[in-house]
Amino acid sequence: MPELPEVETVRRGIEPHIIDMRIKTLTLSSKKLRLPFPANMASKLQGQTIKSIARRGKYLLLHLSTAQNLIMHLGMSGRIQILHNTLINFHYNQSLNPKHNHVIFVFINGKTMVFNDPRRFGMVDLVADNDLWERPYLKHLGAEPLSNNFTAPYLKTCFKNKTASIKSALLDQRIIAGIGNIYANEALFDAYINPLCPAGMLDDMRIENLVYCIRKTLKAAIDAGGSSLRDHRQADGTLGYFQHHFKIYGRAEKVCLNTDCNEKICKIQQNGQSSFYCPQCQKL
DNA sequence: ACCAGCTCCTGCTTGC
DNA sequence: TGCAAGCAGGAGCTGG
Repeated sequence: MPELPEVETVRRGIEPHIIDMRIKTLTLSSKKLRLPFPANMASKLQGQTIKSIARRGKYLLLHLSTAQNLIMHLGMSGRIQILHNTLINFHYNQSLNPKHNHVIFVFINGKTMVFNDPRRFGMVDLVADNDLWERPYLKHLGAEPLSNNFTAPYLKTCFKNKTASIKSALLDQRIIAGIGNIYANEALFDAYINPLCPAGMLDDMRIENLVYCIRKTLKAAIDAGGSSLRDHRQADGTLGYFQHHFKIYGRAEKVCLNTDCNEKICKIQQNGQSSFYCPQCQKL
């Protein structure tokens, strides 16, 4: 599922193809994503040039020539692909089912960018510059985990008196922007913290180490090109490969990978999501 | 205010 | 073989 590293991988993958590109036509599907498409989006985007592409949490922000921003969220199963020759690639590319194409950008140079999302948990929005950070889904986002704002004192303040589990706290986008279920599991394993541990119970040393482990986990995933687990592919259509490096996610009943630990990995449900942990290594 | 649980959605896997 | 149930989860919403 696209989390911060996958979204960053997509951002880097599509950036060289779309910067300074003018949109010739934009086609929208009739199906609604998590939010309906903004009114007249196709006509508003036609003729605009993409000036830059940024990321905030799991959101992609495309800055347009007319002080507007196209915002995209990949949800659970969203993909973005650049197709150099529309007809040929559509025909031979088995990975994208065209019936789940929701936004098709055709640029003046003939290149095509497709937003495809079978489960339709994704989202597309169009916002003027002066309204951008007032959008509720952006306004309340917490620290970027790879920025200088993400520090142990910051996390300590967020976790103060929190009775909710550390696992659900890591998934709270108002605290940290961009972590999803997979990397929450991986970071907690790396930090030797049990996902059931109440966030407010962590002492300074463990929080310090957790900050380090979150950064390390996310950076490693970005370096590996993002995971391609189930639905994710890089922008050029090639598979990422970080899924081979999961130390804990999806390893229920398998032996813990830590040296000298022979314990079996446990799988539990927390807030409707699967958590994996080693009961020996990860302390409450 | 805070927290857990439900909901949306489709495709893959599992079980009978 | 075929069908149905189960599972996957990001984020917004609801109810305790």
